Amino acid sequence: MHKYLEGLNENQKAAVEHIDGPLMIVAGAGSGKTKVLTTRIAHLINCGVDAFNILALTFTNKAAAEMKERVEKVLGNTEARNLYIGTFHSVFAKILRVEANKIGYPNNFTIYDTDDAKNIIKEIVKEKNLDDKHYKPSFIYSRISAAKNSLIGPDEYLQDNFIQQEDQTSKRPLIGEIFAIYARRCFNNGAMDFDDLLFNMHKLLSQHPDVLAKYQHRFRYILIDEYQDTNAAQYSIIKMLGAVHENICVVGDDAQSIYSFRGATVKNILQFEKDYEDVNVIKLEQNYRSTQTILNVANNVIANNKKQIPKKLWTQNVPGERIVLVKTMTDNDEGKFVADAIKEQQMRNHYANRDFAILYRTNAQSRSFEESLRRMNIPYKLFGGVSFYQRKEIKDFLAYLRLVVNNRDEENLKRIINYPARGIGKTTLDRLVVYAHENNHTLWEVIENGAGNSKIDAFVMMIKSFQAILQTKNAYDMAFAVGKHTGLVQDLYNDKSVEGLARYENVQELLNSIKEFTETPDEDGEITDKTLGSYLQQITLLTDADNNDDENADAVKLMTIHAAKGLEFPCVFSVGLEENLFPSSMNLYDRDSLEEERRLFYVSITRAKEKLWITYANSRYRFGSLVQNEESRFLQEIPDSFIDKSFTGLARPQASTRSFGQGFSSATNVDRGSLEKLPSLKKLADKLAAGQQRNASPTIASKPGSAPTVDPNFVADNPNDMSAGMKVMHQKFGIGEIKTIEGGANNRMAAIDFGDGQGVKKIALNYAKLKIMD
DNA sequence: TGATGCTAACTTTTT
DNA sequence: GTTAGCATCA
Repeated sequence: MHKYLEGLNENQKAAVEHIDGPLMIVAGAGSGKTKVLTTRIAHLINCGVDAFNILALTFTNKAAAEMKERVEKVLGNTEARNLYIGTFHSVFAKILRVEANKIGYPNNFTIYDTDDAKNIIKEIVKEKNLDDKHYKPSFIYSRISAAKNSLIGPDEYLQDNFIQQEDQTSKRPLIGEIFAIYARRCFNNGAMDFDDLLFNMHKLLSQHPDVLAKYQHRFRYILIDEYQDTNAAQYSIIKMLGAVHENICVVGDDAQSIYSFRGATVKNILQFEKDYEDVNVIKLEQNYRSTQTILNVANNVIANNKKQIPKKLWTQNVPGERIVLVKTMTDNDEGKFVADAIKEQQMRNHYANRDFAILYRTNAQSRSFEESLRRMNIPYKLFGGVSFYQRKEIKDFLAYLRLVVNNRDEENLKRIINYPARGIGKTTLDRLVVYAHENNHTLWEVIENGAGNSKIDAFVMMIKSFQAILQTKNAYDMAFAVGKHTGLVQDLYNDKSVEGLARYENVQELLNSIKEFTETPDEDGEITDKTLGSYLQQITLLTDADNNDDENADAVKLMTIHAAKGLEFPCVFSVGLEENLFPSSMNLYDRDSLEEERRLFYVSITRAKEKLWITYANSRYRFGSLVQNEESRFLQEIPDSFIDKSFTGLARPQASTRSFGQGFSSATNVDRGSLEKLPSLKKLADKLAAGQQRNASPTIASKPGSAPTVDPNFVADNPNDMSAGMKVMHQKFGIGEIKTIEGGANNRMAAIDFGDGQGVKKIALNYAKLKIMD
């Protein structure tokens, strides 16, 4: 017997040893799904299947990387490098890059992210003189996206009576027309959005039997992770690819289906058995992750959903502690409570920072937790939120790179033709765009053929000079040249404001990441391609979740529940359990959406291994004003016997009657209670916290796709202790000497000489984080 | 033409 | 509380 089979239970082993024919693995939360999947791949290879013939599709690049790594570990050799593992989008993008010409696209097609797509839609809405308050770009985008994910193109959209009826009802009858224009414009730009990667992959395979046959032959064994999250387009593509060999193995858990808003349909997993003859179904029901109590809570909650594959999750783990349910007055109190509880657990049970995760429904909720953690000097890492790649300076830079690779791309051309400012006005540009569209040319063709404008000619010359070296230079050399010769880097460098500095650093960071890309050996085995085109293709498909740089850094993790899927943590705070927030107010009105919210809650509960806290606030800021919310209906689905009520004295049923302030501050943190009694001190603390946040914000996500981990060793000193002549350290500027201090008590400005080209900077003492060096 | 400052609109969730 | 878009001013 192979050694890797030893640690498996009966069902896991059965799943691993199944080789040919369709297989569905229903894997409950924490049941060792990834282990089974990776061991199965290793087993296939050991049984003589060529790694080149195995395709594994995941939803995040991170999951793909982890899988590859783990297979490699089991095998003990590098054969895993030859596997074709990736996300749906990245694998299809790679294939489309090879086959693009067959469906009329250039090989170097641009990939538009959601922002790009919405901007184009916005333009179209404007051009058609429609009201963009009514024809909201985000709404239209979601309609188009949903259509494409159901394999409905513009023509079908316009001809579909039901869809047209829907648009009539919502008083937006022109969406179909906008869809058609949008699709044509993307095509003319040589660009695909995320949905096009699926839609066009499907198109490619259905229109070109030879191509289909080629990949059917190539991918003799197909494995799909998170099958419950696949949409109709993905389903169709998988079905086509697997039609010959039918060696399809899907893994999923209907209870964890949380992406229906993206077109995913649980139907795919519920119907898998009907799609193929002789489907082998294996259920993994033993949970190895959580305590019995946590699992009981999860089971009780999910039992309220009607549509389910029957299964019974059980565990041999210890019963564990009851879960803690806490109500606080405000969202800020919720933040404080969590930070206090983390500190307390660290003192009492010696947990590390990395053992904690705070999971919320929406990204906007992160703020109060960031503040409280920062105030208590607990290092944290924020996942998600505004992505690094969405920042203006990054998009500008990438726009140049994209244009160089694909000059048909009108959107990116328009973005940077006058940035940095080179005197090409809006009027001129608009005229050229109209001319181009009317004469069926790309914008580039028009400006390339002499617009009779010396500024434009100079711009064209510059872009052409980049294109001339495109084939001989790698991505980093190209990016460096672009940054230098466009004046982009210099432009940002000249801006000495705090924001300007952050932008400059972000661009440097981008350059670093491109350098890293060119220097990292490609594990793909397929394409060893360090060109700019190759870089751009993967960069758009990268997400924040994929950044594993400092994933193991000792920091508390903050993320949405969606982002937490597939992860586990010793201690979990599931926060914001309030009606209208969780479940979200947008999903209260039909059973399916509500059940999805419940599955989301289920996912958050089942992330916890040892301890679980569930919190909610009586009132919180939303849209800048205070709103009151009832406790989430999901809380009533947790039997009292699993809840620790002694903890704050605030748990049900007294929740609404007892005042919050006393309960929690005495139960969790005495120091803070006394701090609050001194108004002046508290004010100072608040001010400091606010100032630190303002100071920290420009550096958020200074690394690709990530927010900063607060340096735990850097403790700012009280600014009142500082005076002229002192040496101080600034986290970014380094060590400097205070020359003068001006201004009154709350507004003291220090002139600090940091030397070495950075010179004297004026810094507001109340906001800056400075450490006294003497 | 470009920069600055104010208002309004906004928040699900992600490849 | 934040950000994008618009209006106003230099």
